[in-house]
Amino acid sequence: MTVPCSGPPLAAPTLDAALGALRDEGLRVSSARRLVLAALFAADQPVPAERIANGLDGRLPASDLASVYRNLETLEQLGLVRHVHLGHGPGLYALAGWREREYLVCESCYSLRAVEPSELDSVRELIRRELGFSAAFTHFPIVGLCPACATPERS
Amino acid sequence: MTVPCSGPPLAAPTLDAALGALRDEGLRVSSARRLVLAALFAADQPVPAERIANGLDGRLPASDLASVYRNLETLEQLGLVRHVHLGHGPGLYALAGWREREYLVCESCYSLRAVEPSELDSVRELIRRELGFSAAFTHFPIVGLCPACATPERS
DNA sequence: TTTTGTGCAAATTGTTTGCAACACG
DNA sequence: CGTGTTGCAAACAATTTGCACAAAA
Repeated sequence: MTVPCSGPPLAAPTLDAALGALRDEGLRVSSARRLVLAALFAADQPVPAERIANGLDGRLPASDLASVYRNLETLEQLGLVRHVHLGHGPGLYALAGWREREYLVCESCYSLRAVEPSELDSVRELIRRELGFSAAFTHFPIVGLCPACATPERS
Repeated sequence: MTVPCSGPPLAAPTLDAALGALRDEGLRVSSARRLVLAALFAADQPVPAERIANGLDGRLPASDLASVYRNLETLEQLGLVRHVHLGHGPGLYALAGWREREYLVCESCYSLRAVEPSELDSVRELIRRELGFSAAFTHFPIVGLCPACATPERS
């Protein structure tokens, strides 16, 4: 299943900036760590840990899956990385920019659409007003039907 | 982790009605099938397959987990059952009423709140107008912070 | 009696953990 | 050098599948 990702480009710091952030935190810059970050910078959409471990399907050196998971968690705690859960399947990891993105997933064609949080501000606001609930679509996306799948195709 | 479930009561048919639906579909009414349904009727909130298999922690006869999963799928295709995915952890199964319910999950205290779909109509409408997306919160809930967790407690 | 469904075991998938060897700082 | 990290293996949790046997219709 391919997961095309449209929406605004990622506003993320450079690889060196990320490595610097690691050092600043007293954490070590290991090759495994560098590889995870390199993969995330090279990826143009959220990727499963598995794909990071195999070096983005061979484009980069491979590394150990367990270490990838450990490093993703570390990087996430540092605020450099973020993950979302699409329908089923593995969690997808991406760089965390200064401006977080939120997601819409089509449960029919599995397309993923990333939007600026501001585009959902009015939705969040409405949910808060009507239900008193502070919604966030960063970790779990809004699920539904994309325009294409919602519109019954004419035969 | 306890998952309290507030909101409107389930508007579901009786156990016999469900069994009748099975027969109408040419499916067999086996004891395992009856047990799954009995558990779902006895449950006052969405439950994991595991808990159905162990007879709601002993309140009902136990049954085989694999069969429970198979039956849940069958019943779901029949439209008698529905499942939601909370944060992590197993999927939660519930009877499908005539009127579907939608969910809000607090990612801080894990409380689950079920609301009538109509309560989210305006939200769905807004999302459709602003993003052209037909959202559904039946399978994956709205995640965020409940009023209690969103409000910083005063010390 | 003919399918359909069951129960048990084993395979799968996604993720975590234990631990000895290793390498960054 | 010493502690944070790795890599590998094994443990885990949730769910699925294969298959011989049981039991609805």
